[in-house]
Amino acid sequence: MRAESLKGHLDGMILAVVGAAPAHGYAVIDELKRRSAGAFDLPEGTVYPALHRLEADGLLASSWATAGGRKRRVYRLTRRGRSALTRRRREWADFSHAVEGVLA
Amino acid sequence: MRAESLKGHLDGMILAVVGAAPAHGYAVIDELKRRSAGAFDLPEGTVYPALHRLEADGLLASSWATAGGRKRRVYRLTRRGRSALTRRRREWADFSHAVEGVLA
DNA sequence: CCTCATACCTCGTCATACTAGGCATCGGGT
DNA sequence: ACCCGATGCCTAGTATGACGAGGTATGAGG
Repeated sequence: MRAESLKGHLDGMILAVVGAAPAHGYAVIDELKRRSAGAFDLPEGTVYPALHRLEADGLLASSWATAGGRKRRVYRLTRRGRSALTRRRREWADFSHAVEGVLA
Repeated sequence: MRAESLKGHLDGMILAVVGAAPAHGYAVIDELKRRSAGAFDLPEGTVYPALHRLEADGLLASSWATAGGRKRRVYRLTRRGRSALTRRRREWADFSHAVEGVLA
């Protein structure tokens, strides 16, 4: 998978994953990989900064939890994140439709 | 249209446009706009560097032509460009399928 | 003439994915 | 007892690519 292809689309996908169920960073990475059938096997250096960015933008909120002696930062969607997700899905639909119109 | 969304996808679209018929820069911009129903109305500062990049990579070749007293650089696909286009279309199909799997 | 559309170009900026490192805990294998 | 892999978090720096802003030149129309 070309690295640049992802640009601008990762945030929406993270919102979709966290929107389905609150999750911590590692779980987000796993879920992105699972939902994409292995296509998106992203390094932590990609996902963690994106999570921080989304939280800074007020689209995600986080809290610490402990599971099996390990600390996890669990993210959930904020109300603004929910509407951002809706907008992102629509933008993806428009974008992919436009690309297909050109590539066809 | 979010600027970053385009990243990594523009090259394939330019190859598709030029692959349909040789074209000069302005015509590529017009055709991208037309095929995308106005979604991709790209500035010259985006398209010209992309054309140069593709030519430097050997995927496009150019020659000067004159039409109505104006000089145009007309691009055509090279053989390598043709196979790159095929590859890019497949990559787009894989990518969009993966994104839809995540967003759904 | 003067402006607009056509037609080309380049330089600097910005956003963002990734590389490469760092830290800590836990379980399993030797 | 010890090491290592997986889990789990983090950050600083790099590379890439789309874009904004600026430049040049020609031809047509008012």
